[in-house]
Amino acid sequence: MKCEPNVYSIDDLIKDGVTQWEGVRNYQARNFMRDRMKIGDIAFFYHSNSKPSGIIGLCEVCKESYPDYFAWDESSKYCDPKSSKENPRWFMVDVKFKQKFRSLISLKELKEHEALSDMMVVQKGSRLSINPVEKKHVDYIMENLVS
DNA sequence: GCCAACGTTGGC
DNA sequence: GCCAACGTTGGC
Repeated sequence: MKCEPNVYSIDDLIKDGVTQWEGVRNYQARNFMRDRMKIGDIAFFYHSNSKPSGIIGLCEVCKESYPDYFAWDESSKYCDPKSSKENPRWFMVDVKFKQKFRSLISLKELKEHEALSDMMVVQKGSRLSINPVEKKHVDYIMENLVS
């Protein structure tokens, strides 16, 4: 799960304990959240558009998808008039803090490992803010890259 | 701040 | 349904 740390960082999540993952406005990312994220699932927390960008820790899904009501809020920057209460277009999950790594695993570092070369987030032009991670990649990262 | 790579919109 | 124009993301 990607987020710009100047918008919402892992330290904010530590402070809050639990947060709503609102504002995803991409259909593919929405589908991953809505259809595949289940309670108890662990996700990498990724700092994007950052110096450097990379995986900073872990969070856990604690509420499965429900309508992102910020889309109905005219005062929200995430407002989308095409989404309605009757027919919600956007969904979000809640996550809770799990772990912060002692040091960030940068995108550059992820790209240096052959074992991770087919991981979605290292692909050229990959912009999805929510994307699934294969078990083999999780295992490799947890075993070799987390300090 | 630049810009490549995407995604979306809307005219036709 | 095509595709040009535009908007956004996010690495660098």
